[in-house]
Amino acid sequence: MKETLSEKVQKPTANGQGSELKYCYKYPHPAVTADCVIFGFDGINIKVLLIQRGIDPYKGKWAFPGGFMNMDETAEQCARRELEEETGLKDVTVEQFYTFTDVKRDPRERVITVAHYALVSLSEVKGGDDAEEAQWFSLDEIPSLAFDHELIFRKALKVLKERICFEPIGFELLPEVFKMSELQNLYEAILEVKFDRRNFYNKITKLGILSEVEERAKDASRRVPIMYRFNAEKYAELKSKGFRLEF
Amino acid sequence: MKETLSEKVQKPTANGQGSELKYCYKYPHPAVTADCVIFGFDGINIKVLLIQRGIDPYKGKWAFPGGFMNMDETAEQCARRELEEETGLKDVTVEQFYTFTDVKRDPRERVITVAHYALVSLSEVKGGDDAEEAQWFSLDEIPSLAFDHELIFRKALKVLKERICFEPIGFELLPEVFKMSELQNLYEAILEVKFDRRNFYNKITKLGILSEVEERAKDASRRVPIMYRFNAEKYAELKSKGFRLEF
DNA sequence: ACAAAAGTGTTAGGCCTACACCCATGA
DNA sequence: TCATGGGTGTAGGCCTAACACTTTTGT
Repeated sequence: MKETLSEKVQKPTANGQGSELKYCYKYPHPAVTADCVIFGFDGINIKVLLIQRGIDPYKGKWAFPGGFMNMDETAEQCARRELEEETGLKDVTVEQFYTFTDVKRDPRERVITVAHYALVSLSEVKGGDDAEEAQWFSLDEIPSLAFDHELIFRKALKVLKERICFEPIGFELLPEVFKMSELQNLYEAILEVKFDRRNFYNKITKLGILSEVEERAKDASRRVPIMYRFNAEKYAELKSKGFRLEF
Repeated sequence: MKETLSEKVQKPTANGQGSELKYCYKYPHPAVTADCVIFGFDGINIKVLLIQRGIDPYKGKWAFPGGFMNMDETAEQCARRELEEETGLKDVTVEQFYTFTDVKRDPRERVITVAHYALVSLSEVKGGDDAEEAQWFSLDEIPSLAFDHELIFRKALKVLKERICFEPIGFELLPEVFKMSELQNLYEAILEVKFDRRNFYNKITKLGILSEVEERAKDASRRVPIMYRFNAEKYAELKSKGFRLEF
């Protein structure tokens, strides 16, 4: 309580006189980046989107998309911008999950990173593969990663497992219309468990957040799987009362 | 992938020649702070620790303890240091829960803050009240707060509610030895629900993470409440198998 | 013809919830 | 003596988990 906060800061000055170091502060500031762990799902396995670094440090290594934050954008906006610049993925809803602040996590200078994750349906992505250096990896074939990105990845997986119990985030990984078995595969992949098929079906339908897609009518031979759609309306209703997804 | 990351940064230079703006960068950097939302519990109500700001901006307003990060410390270390400097609380285990990055959240310059929370037993604190400006508030009498600290507070409460379902964090809010009713009050206060006393007792004891403190022996009249202690060993055992605290 | 995917119900056991009485203490 | 806190058990209902067979399609 002896020190006051505002003594420690002062507005930066842009002098720009011959020097490239135009942004000056009374006290040292770290650089801030935003990174994105993008999860996808192909109906069977969870995938993660990585880019291969073209420059040092860690040139040639794989890393999560991300980059330095501008002064007029939030970390989330930065994450989305970098994601689009580096992978061509647009309009992805990313969510912050942890900020990594180890002093030596970047060899160049002090850099802290606000890590985000997002879930995307692989079917939506395949077309817009803008960046040759971007590639999807299954969870069991992830290469060695740059910086502390392995740490970031482990944390992302942990958070994903926890969060899926409170929000039906899994549906963002699926196409709009999907089979029950795909949904089950997804939950099994994320939580690393196996469910009984019939029990899973009962549990999910009892929640009431799925709608059957009526398309098979009477014609098509039975044994064509029933397709479902996530019912956001019913979910909102349920959520307002307070509930838990139990798995 | 068109731009490379390292083009954007360069080591800061300390020129120190007459100017107070000694730390210079090629690109602008935000300032970074760490803030602490400290929860306490007096056996009945949850409390939060605030400090009154002595200087502008927001002079006289209440705020969470926190301050600017040094270049040789992590956000967590910063949070603990500032907490001790401003409130005298030492050796508190803080945990990061969200990073606030709104562009205008600080009127002075661009500042992002890594927000942390901690749970402390009020009985341990009362002695070391180092800072006159620090004060505990019940949740229903929290004053108007500086900066975006009301937002930070709402997020802290939300995260606390979620996290208490995965980790027995509540025990850090209690003295080492406590009554079952205190534990129940705590869970009720955090989750904003009421439990049946007997059902709560059954649920908790079935988890097996409490030990009875054997002190009442045969002598003391019965009807002295049984005291319990958190059994970290059994908890660790349970956790390794994967489990959920269900409330 | 075989394997793989998908649709469909029942049962037993465990867990959750709701609920009431008695005793001791302190005001 | 009255209010408060605290200890204790049971019954009913709901949910969960375990479990098998049949049909269809594609290889």
